[in-house]
Amino acid sequence: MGLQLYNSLTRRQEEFEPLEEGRVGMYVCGPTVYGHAHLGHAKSYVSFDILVRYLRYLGYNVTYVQNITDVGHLTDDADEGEDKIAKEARKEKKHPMAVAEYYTRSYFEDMDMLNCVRPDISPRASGHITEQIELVKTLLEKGYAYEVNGSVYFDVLKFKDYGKLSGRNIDEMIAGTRVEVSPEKKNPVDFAIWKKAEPNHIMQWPSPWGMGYPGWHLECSVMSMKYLGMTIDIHGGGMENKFPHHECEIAQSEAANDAPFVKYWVHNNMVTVDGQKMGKSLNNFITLKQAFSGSHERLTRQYDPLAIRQLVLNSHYRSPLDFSDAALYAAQSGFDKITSAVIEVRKKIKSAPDGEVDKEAAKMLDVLKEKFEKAMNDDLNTSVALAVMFEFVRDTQKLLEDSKTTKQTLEAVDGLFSLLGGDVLGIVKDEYEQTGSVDNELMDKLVRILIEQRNEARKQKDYKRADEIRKKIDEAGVVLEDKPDGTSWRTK
RNA sequence: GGCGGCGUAGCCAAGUGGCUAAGGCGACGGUUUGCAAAACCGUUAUUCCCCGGUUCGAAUCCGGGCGCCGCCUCCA
Repeated sequence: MGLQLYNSLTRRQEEFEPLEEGRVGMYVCGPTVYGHAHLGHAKSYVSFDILVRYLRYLGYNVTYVQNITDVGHLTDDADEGEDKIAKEARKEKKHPMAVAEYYTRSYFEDMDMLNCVRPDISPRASGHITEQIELVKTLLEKGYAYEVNGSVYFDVLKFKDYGKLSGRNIDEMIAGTRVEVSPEKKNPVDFAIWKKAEPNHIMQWPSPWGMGYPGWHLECSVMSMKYLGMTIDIHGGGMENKFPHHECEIAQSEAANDAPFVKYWVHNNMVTVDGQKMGKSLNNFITLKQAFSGSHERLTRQYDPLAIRQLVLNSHYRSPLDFSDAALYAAQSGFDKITSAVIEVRKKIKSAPDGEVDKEAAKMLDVLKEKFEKAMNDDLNTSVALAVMFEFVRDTQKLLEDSKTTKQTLEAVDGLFSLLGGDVLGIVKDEYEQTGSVDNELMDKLVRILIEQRNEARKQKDYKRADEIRKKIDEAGVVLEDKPDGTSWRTK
């Protein structure tokens, strides 16, 4: 049994079968770059990162496209609001493209910290204006759109499948309309695909309908089509975007192409902070940079970016995740537990005796791998996959305690940690400071001098002095651990 | 008001018809230690929000209630 994925379109878990054998085209709605990335982004993009990593683990050749929205995303009512980036630019007194560039870099920095693999293609909406204009033209030609006073709207009533993703009914939506409706629209549910720009609007481009800018939903249709084709395997995004964003994408794309837009829709759930929706007004809005540094009043300490990643993996991507200091703390402890086991294995490889890979250990690794894959195949059940990792850690500790464990066995253990914990889950690193990078040799030498002094004191039963040395080293951020085979150290 | 999701131990969280209800954190007890730390072992839900029903059997299915959350308007 291969990977089973929950498809929001069919509301069922389905066997994943790509359109073309061995190849997967995946598009994920990227950020609108008008502010620093926050905990919500972490959950979303770590979740899709896991999907990409696991598909690659299974041997698929994945093309991962994630856009950067740098124009067209309006601040409020579907079509009357201001462009988010333009608004931020005015506030910061910068050019909108400077704002977009700044936060794009910030976004990539944060995602790198979370160990998310970079998308293969990160297209910018503003770099695809011509393609967007072409799509608007096509929709006008095919009668799915109409122009009014320099703006172009999609005529929702013409697209009979509208509502199939979000389970909405057009008539009910029209009846339930409560926001002020633009008088330009034929119908309240119609949405803008091209907006006329006022003369003072900085972000605007010439089009057959005059100066203007694209509607938000358009970019994803255009860029996914351009880089992945008319029909793609997977489209990912946050649940809150099912409607209207993804519904509109489907309408535009399928109306223009007469082909299905997406085979599998994958939606991840939302984040709350201390049980409440995260919002700037609630004082619980935490950016990733704040979480990494611990500089937020809701946080008692700083957290390792990978501990945040681990917290995301601790629950299912389709379940809501509540970030709290307690939850982060627990994730950090669990992350440390896995990390230190991996470090111990890598350290011990250097001194372990040569020999064959132990048969029982090899079998244990096979069983763990099988359990892990079974969990991941079940709609990416990372919670269970993590439980397998903890089982793996426990088994590993037993091997570490046994002095007969061979170098080759430990290498096999390390190999599986790197594969499952590293390649797939992204919580095990390739390198750790403690395992002997060049920079660290000096540090190691210095700490060893202190350890010698302390052990000298211990030998003479001068425990007061020994504890004093240990305390001072601890204050400097280094923890000493006395073990049967000597004293080792690690950074806090 | 409409649509959707959720309610499992002190906390986080799997499990969705049947062996002893995963795992993590925390707490407590033990082994180890000069003391610690780390590691290991053990304990920590007779019960899955409540009330009914279906069934030989339900945390899991159905009905009702209560509570929380999301979307419906920008959001990952």
